[in-house]
Amino acid sequence: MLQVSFIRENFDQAVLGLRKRNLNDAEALLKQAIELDDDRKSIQLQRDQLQAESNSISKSIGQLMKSGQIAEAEKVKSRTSEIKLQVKELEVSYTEKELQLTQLLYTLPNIPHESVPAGKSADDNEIVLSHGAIPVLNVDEKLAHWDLIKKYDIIDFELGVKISGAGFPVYKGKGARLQRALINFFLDEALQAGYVEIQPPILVNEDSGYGTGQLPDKEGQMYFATEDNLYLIPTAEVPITNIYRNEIVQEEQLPIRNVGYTPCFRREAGSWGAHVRGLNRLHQFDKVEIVHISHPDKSYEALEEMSAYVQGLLKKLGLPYRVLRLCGGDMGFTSALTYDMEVFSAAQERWLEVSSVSNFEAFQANRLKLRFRDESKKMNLAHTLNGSALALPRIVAAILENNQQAAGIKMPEVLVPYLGFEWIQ
RNA sequence: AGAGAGUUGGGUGAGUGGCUUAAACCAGCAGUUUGCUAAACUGUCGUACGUGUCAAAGCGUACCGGGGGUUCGAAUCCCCCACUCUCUACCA
Repeated sequence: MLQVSFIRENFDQAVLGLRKRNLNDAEALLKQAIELDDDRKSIQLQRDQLQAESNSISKSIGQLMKSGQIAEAEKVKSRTSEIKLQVKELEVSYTEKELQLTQLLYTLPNIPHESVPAGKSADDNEIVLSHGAIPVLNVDEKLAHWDLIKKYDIIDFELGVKISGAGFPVYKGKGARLQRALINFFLDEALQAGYVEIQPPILVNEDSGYGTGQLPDKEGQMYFATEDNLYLIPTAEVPITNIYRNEIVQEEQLPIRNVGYTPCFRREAGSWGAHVRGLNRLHQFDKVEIVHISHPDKSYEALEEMSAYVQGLLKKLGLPYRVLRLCGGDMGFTSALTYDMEVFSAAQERWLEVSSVSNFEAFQANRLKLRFRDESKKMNLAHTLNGSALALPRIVAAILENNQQAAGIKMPEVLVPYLGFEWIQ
């Protein structure tokens, strides 16, 4: 959520930023926010003054009662009941303005960083760099991963349908072991890089949904346990970032760097189509997530560090990848700058998004009320960042497709100690 | 799930309608003293919003788990909800 003070002080920048997100009436919306805030302030001023008067009258009534001047006390009571009515009215309009303002602010996305390219869709994303050669497959007939998993009987979608439904695969044998190996590999790498491991709950309450921006409006994308009012997490970002909701952290604690593995649950309502076969899109999948809580001056350094870290993982797995800087039209609602990492999957002959690393600046922290006190004892919002490191299914798809040979599928070297085998045959 | 007891500042914890401007202690911060450390002493020490200002100080309002109510006045009385602890039941 944007801060009104930020909008006031950086009005032109905010307008330009939101236009980059193709929000054409940005100027009018931002002006409206300032107006609502002005109204709120002037109502608060009236209300506070009346309440101050009422407080002092109450105090004097207490004293009159004590000294036995009951009749005097009764007299002044009438004034307080007058004030009470007025305060009640002002209270109602204050709450109304505040609500309108909050609802307006909830609809405004984050201001993109200046380096974010203009654009409408994924076609306008900027390719920052590419790494690794497109693999040439040494097989008679290259198979997509959905055929490979059948051939080697390592992932069973039909079985998942029987137990749960479409999009809930069952991993079997070496397929299951590959999942476990990847999770452990990713966690160990993060620990070596200095992250603190977190194992969070995978059901979260409503407040947490608001804290990271899944709520309001995106409730349709989360599974919801109605009996207990809990949401199944779509990503570990939600519980891990919400650890710091309503917290004042010490400046010297920054940066906070957490990593966590969780299953992720996404309803993906209505988003099934030709490009989402096999592992490309699932209702349940596994992901290791990294989260940074950063000093505002250091958050872009942190973003670069996270991007480099994720690229390191892809290099170790031997997967060709490219890094995209998302354009204004393709970037997530809460993000100021997002890098997507895509790996090339050689049988589908497509780039698959396997990680998304974002700096949210103070946008989430404002909702979370995540603050720190600086040297001059002033309260500031921290910056939050997160990134996948990594999401498993498409990594598995790429490993299977890119490493297929006549003899079977050769596992990446770095995974062998975790797997206990070299080939899926 | 049933019964009972609770939830007060960073921590412990007092406070049953106006003497609370939330006591006291601990921790923290600043200072004094001191060969150093420690101790002692003095002061300071919540958050949000508003107001004020170059910035601040100051001032106002709200906040004692959350929401609502009674009252001129609520941490205190009433209602609803959440959570914690104890016992019982159940369970890995």
